[in-house]
Amino acid sequence: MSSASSAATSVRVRFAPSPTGMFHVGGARSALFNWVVARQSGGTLVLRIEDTDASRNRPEWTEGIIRALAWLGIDGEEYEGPYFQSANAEAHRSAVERLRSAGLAYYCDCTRDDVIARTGDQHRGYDGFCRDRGLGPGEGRATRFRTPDEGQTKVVDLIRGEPVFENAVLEDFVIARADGSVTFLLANAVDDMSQGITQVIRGEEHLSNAPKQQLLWAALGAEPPVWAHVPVIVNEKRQKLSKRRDKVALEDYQAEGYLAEAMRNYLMLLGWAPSGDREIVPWEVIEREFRIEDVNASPAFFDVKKLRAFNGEYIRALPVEKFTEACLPWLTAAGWPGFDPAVFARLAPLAQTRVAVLSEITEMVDFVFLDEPPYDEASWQKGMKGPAAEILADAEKAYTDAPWEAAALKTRLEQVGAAYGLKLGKAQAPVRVAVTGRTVGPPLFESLEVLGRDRTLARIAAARARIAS
RNA sequence: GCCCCCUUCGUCUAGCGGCCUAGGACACCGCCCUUUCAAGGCGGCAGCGCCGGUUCGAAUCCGGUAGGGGGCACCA
Repeated sequence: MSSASSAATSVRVRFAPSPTGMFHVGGARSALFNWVVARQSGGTLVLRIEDTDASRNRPEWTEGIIRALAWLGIDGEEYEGPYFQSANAEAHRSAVERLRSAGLAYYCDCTRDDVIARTGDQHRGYDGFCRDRGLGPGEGRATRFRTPDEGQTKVVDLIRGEPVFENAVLEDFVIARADGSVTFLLANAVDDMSQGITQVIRGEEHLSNAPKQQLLWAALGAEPPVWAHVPVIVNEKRQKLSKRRDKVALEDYQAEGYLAEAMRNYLMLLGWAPSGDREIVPWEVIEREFRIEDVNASPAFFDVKKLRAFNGEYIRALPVEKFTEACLPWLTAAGWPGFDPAVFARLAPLAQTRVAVLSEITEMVDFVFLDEPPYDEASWQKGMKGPAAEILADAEKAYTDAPWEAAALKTRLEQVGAAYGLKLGKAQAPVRVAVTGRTVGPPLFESLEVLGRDRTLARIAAARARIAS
């Protein structure tokens, strides 16, 4: 990484997830956006784990975040940190103290129910009841920030222009809870300040937090950052992706056999596109051409079908040795006693254009490594139609002395089919089902070549017996 | 209810006043190739939310309107 500009003007961005669940695709996209901006500007990406909600945090979620980032290419070399927000508690408390002594924050003992009882509206926000009561510290007393009654707060946002918020509609929000711990709004802003963040690139769901936090920056005597609120990613119903109803965990996609390169390429295209009529581009192109201000301001649908198509392209573009190697985790996980990497290597080129996600490799080649073909009833019914029994009988005979290589096996079966007026496409079906258990799969004769004469003949014989019974 | 944001094919987008008869990709549908299925090749379907204005000229600028979304916690 190069550092072109001086420390004073250098870009500092951050990715600040909270470890409260599986790392999801929306977070991945935010991380990617920040990373690209840091790299192309010669700036720095800061990783900050916002672990202030002790009740919801789990160490494994933090590990998951770091692992997922590394998978995407953002390893420890790529960022400063990780910093843990919980380690900055002292700075947070002192910021609250400063605001209180400056008269910009005050103690409040209202409960949520108190406020609703007074306003009669559970959506109205805090009514300022304790503003001038002059309460001191005490049991059950939170601290609220005193927002200005007049004026406006303008948020400079690279994606949305300059949204303006009337200060009067900004409620006096809580910055420290009754137990002394601070809230997100304050901790997040204080950390951004102390870590010298110059650009805050985060999800659109934070847009309404921006004016509040900007007020905090100003109250604490700092120049606010430039913001960039990237649109949310939505599901088919156009709602923000949610951990509950949508499949969003990056780990799940990884486990299914999506390649990191495909995933990050796809994620970057949600709201942005490289120049020219291109979509699948090397990461270098993205890093060179991406501009945060070009990101679309409207929500984007997470289209797994398209992701899948991208993944297929990336898989096919892999050198066959890489592809072979990449399949290994799924193959060994299948637990076949007869699995042999050398045998798989012969099948891999035949399978490469036939899988869109790596996990599909197992059903592509399982018949070679299992003792019995994995028959399924639907395939059997479909394949064993017409003169299937006769074809199998003739094929068994023809293959007994055929040279064991694909071209010869093909010729022999063509001859068998011709006797029944069948083209190879039809004639191969019973043999395919007998040997592989399925109606679809890698090219048949090449597969037979790998399987070997003895096993092929045994399977054909077994299928004939099964038809007869 | 209040605040803010958004609006080009079904979806992701290109477009930044004339190059637009609106381009690409995914999906879908044909055809070709073919040893099943893929892959690949060729072709097709399909869109500027609506109404006004500015302009010689608007998908592009302005104003409305409608629809959609995000937020409004002592969560982050």
